[in-house]
Amino acid sequence: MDQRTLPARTTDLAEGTLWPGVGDPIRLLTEITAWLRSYGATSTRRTYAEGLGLPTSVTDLRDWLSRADHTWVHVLRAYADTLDLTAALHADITDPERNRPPTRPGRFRPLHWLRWCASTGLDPVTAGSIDVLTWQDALRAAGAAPATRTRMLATVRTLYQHLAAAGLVTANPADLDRRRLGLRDPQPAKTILTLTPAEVAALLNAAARPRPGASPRDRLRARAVVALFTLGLRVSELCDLDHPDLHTTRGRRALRVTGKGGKIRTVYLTDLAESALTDYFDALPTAPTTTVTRATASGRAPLLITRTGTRCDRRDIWSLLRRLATAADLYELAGAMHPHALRHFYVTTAMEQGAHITDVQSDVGHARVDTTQRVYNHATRDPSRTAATHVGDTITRHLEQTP
DNA sequence: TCTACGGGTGCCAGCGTACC
DNA sequence: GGTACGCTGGCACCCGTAGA
Repeated sequence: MDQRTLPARTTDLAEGTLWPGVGDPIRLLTEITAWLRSYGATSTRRTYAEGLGLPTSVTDLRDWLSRADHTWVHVLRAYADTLDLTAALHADITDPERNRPPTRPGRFRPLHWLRWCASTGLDPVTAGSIDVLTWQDALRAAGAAPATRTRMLATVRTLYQHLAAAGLVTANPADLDRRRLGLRDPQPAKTILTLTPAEVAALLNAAARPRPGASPRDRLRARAVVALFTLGLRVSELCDLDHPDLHTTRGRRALRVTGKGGKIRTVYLTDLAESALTDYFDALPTAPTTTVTRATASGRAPLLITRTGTRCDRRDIWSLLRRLATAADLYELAGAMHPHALRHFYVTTAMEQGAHITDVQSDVGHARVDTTQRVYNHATRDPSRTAATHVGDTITRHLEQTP
């Protein structure tokens, strides 16, 4: 369908600025949908759609659908299906309580590629390299970090590869030398927050102490969470643990942990973690494996559950750690506390205590040993634990022995 | 190097629960 | 019973990491 035959409102989608000037918007959206479908994970499709300025929320999508004529609707529904938004849209319509606008629009949202094209009157199909350069300048001027601009450029470049293969464009305007865009500067090394053994002990003690609003079972769960984090787990690994993951192997209690990329590793329990888990299980009203939860309805029995019996969420864990840091009087840490700090604690403590780096790498599930080394190098380590102290002491002893 | 995914963070509204 | 705290579930974003 030619754009001229569309009702005016169909060219006025998504905040009224998305498609003006686009020669064949239906063809473009169809190809974008096909491109997104080439990715297996919905989260990836959503990330790319968001980066282009397309709707990824129910609110945005409903706005599109409300404006579209029947020709657009089937294209939009195909797009919504691609992002798994259709079911959420129906739930949203039947539940007005969920009909809320986004709480905070993105800082760079008006500068996402398609929105920027619309605001400048540019047809994305005819855009050239100079337009992409201008867009990148606009992003830089708006304060977008190099990593953000790199991500957005990569999204646009990959999209145009597909559009070129589909015959919609003749060349890829985003196939640019990133050095000329200032995108190859190395990231400054960030200091990694790492806890000391004393601070971890303070967290464990704070978890066990009575807190306002926290039941004894809450306290035992909090202690189990901190104890499990001392094994070097990622927060998502901890939340995803199921009861069958807790097992005995080679005479020791261990966890079967599913890490990034679905990689499974065995993590042996320390006495601390085992006792914390045992105390927590003892406090549950029913045997853990028979606890009725939403997750067990799908055949899984989460290791850690909330008061209502559902699986602990990573945001709960993050909030819990900050509360514990405050309760432990670690006020300076509380603002920066996050689950990875305990993972970094594991890496630095293990290596400072003489563990071999490859063993530590295996324990925490790093794919490459240089990742483990990087964590160790960038950690804010406890000065009292540095080997430099031992070297200095040795030299001092020799100096004292020398007349 | 790029892709795919995860982590970290902020905000909101409402309900549940332990404690005083 | 009132209150403070904890939990749930949703929205959004930027940025980092690890596998290929």
